[in-house]
Amino acid sequence: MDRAVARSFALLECLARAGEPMRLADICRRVGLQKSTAHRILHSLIDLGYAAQDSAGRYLATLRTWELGAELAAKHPIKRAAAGFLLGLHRITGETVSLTVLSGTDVVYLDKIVAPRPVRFMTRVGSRAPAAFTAGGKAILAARADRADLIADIATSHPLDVSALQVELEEARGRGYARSGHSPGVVSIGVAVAIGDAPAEAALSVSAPVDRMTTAAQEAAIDALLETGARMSEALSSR
Amino acid sequence: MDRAVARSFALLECLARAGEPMRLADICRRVGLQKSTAHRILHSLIDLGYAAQDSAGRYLATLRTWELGAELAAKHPIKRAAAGFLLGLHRITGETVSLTVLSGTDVVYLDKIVAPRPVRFMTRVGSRAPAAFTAGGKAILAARADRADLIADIATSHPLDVSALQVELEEARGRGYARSGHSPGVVSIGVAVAIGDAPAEAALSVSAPVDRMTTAAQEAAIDALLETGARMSEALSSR
DNA sequence: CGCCTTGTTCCGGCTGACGGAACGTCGTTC
DNA sequence: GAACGACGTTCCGTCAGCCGGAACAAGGCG
Repeated sequence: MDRAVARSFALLECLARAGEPMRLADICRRVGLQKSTAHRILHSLIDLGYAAQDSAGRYLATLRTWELGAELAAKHPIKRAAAGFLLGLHRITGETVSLTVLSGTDVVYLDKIVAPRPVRFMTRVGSRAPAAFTAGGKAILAARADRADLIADIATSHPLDVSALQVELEEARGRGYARSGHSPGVVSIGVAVAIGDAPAEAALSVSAPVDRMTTAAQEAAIDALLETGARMSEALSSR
Repeated sequence: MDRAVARSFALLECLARAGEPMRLADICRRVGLQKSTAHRILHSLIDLGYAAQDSAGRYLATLRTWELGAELAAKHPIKRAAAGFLLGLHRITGETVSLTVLSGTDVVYLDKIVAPRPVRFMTRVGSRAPAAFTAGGKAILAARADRADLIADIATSHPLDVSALQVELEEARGRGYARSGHSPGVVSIGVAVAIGDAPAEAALSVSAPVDRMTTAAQEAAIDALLETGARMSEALSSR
């Protein structure tokens, strides 16, 4: 593997994760590079528009990575296909709705429409969460009985009761949707979306504070999810 | 500038912009690299998690760039500070609200809350637009009388009437907000947000279909924008 | 079957990346 | 204010590793 390439991305990730301007010496300590090497690569990143220096000479990541990533995500076929369904789901339920895709044993939040109410969820578009801990992730896992290896992988990296998870997935498979109450005070319900007969890779979910989620509201959300999920799967398959 | 670094980002940008799996030969033609060179760097990107190959061996960008960019944006001080104000603005107006920051002569959409109505705007979070063509951008420009060079730069890259723009900016400066009607059927109103006595770099804006934007609705939106912008500027300055 | 294109691997040549060292500057301490 | 230390930047000799032409394997098409 090209060393300079690996180092340049290590530097970019270092800056992006820091979230604040960093000094060269600190960067060197963090990524384990010589001053001159880090300096040279950082200035390459600056020339390319991915990094910048503030007035004090400290280095920081520009929004270029964000722009590129947003363009990439916007072209993601699942995100494109889901946009209309996600909006419809939000209009029906009035709550926060999310689109997640499977990535290894995690789900990545690809899109989200937040409820216009003063409740803040911790999940962020572009973030990762273990699939077994989210409604959308469980919906996908339930639809992927073929991937027993996923469950095994999850068990090795997260402390959870595998048999309980499998019971839960079995229930979800029967009902057509999965629930999650891993975040205190928040209830989430998710359904998997399949593309044709290909294995499900994405999920739609609705999340709301538990005190707004009455039984009636939950049933309405489930109905909306099941119908929207089915319509979206159908739309995706017919292409 | 490190050649391998520049090439790796050229390849990543190529894949991200393509939006679909690309064949090696096409990639080589696009970025002007030898097969073996592109092959080696692409596999470096795969090892780093930024690219992947589909079952046909074609190359595509993974969501890694999106994740990194989203993390970067989430840590952006202006975005963090604006989140609550943006939500409040959305709750008051019920329309689509955006947060933009100045980047050269463009604005970049940093955050957005869409109205739960069947209207689709073309702007996308993470996208760029000429500052002179957006309400938020004009609000920022109006607040930046110090940067006459910006107007000059804009004039060279976009066909517009500079004197008309300056009149418009002058009006906006007097009113405290800027308008835009560059997208047919959509009216946008924006206010600049300043951090202390530092020059304004960000703007809040409200956008809605023209037929929903009655005079009364516009005045309500303007009031909400002016107050929210002032409160946010104050909150940012007191730190 | 033969031709063309493509993806991948290999390897010799040499360029450009590497990092130690030196220099200038800033902030801190005594 | 002087000495010190830490930092950012520049320089340059060395050589690792990048480069790319060429060869090989695998399809795809006529």
